[in-house]
Amino acid sequence: MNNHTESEENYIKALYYLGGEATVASGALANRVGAKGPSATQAVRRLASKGLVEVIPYKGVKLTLDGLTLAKHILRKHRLWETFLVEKLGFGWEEVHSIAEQLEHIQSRELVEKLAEYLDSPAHDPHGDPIPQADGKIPPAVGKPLQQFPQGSSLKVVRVEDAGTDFFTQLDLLKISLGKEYTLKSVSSFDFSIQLQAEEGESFWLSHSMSSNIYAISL
Amino acid sequence: MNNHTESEENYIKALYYLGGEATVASGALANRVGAKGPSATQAVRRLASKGLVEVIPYKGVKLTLDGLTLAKHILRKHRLWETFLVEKLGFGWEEVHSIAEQLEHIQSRELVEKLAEYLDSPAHDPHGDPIPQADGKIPPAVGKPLQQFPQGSSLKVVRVEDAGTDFFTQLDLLKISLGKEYTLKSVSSFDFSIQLQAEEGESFWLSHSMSSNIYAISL
DNA sequence: TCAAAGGTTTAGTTTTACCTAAACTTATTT
DNA sequence: AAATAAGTTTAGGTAAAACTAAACCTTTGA
Repeated sequence: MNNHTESEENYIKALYYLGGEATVASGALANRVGAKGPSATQAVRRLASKGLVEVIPYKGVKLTLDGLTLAKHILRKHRLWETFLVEKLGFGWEEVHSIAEQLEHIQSRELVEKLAEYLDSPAHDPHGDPIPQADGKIPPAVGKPLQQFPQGSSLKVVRVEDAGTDFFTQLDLLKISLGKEYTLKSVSSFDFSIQLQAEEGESFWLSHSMSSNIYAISL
Repeated sequence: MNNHTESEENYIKALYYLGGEATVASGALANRVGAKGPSATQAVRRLASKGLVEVIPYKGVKLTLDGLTLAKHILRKHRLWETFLVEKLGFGWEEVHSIAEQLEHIQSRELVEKLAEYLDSPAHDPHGDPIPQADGKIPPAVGKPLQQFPQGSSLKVVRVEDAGTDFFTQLDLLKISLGKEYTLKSVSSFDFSIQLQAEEGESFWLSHSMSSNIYAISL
């Protein structure tokens, strides 16, 4: 029950990403893993025979409890490795995803726990996403999207959505990173863009699509 | 030319281990990777079609220059990861091999170089084996087997052969580790066992099969 | 409600990577 | 030099994991 291929793990991860414990359509699953429909149907059958998912033909797929546990464990590894890559090796946050996608498949319980310890058992990864713990519990996802803050509020950026390389590049350009504090100066009622002001006086505008991927807490 | 499967990399690694640049019999190769003869024949054909090896049927297989470069790169990754696992995560040297066998297949040039830098560009891994450098050069293998030292000589352990779990367990039991210094008190002319004396006076005997896997330099 | 559209599954093919059994080379021994 | 032993390759089979084309459900729209 403990030996899975990379492909299997990728399907499990995708299932978790798309629906958590809910039912997912095979087309969406195929799409997520970058395969065509029939490949997903077939893969899902293999997973079902290992007791990781339940399938209702023409209806959808759902993770079993075992599948859910596995999904969270893979996510744990992914986010721990991301943390390692950024904190210890000095990678930028846009570069780590594809490497962590490989590292998350390394099989060694002991390695995962030693790595977690080495990183001081973090609850959140470099993007601010919660890292599932060894017991399966998931720390709360912190922050609300910037739009939900009223004008004039003081806030701290605590999380960014993984919205692709271009998004991260833009964040770097604007020198936005986790922990930075801003005052929300104004919100355009025309295009919902947002004006932020940093401590040191510089202020700048963020498009709606940028700001909706940035999460903060109020100070 | 830069995209290889894990299986392919395992065959390349085995070929390098068994013969370096020399010709290797397909049976020995199969044996090393834990497969049967026909699997090796087939695998070797795939490698040949990618220009990584040259085959003479019924005679043997040999790495090409590309194959050799790849082999050294994989070995570099393996030994860097071993170093990481021992130095940073606190693994014992007997535990790291199987985990490094997985990690060595992670594909990211940048990761390898950042890891090397993080470890201070080591020339040797935790067993004292040389780590191939980014340019393909291999640092000298240090030390001679204990038997080659005359009675009465002072020596420092600098390298141990990877001779399996039981060997490492025995080393731990005897508290032998890299960097430790001893005086070679006597050599039995009956069974070639060796008597070592540590600084703090304790002395003990090593069987021939133990001592032939332990390498040292004289002080 | 019934038919077209859209999504899903089946059928059949490909590649990697392993296997066993049989055929074939090479080496050894008498 | 011929026979046998040892090692290698071919032949044919299986499983994972992907694909395309065709058949099959479901849903939706006229």
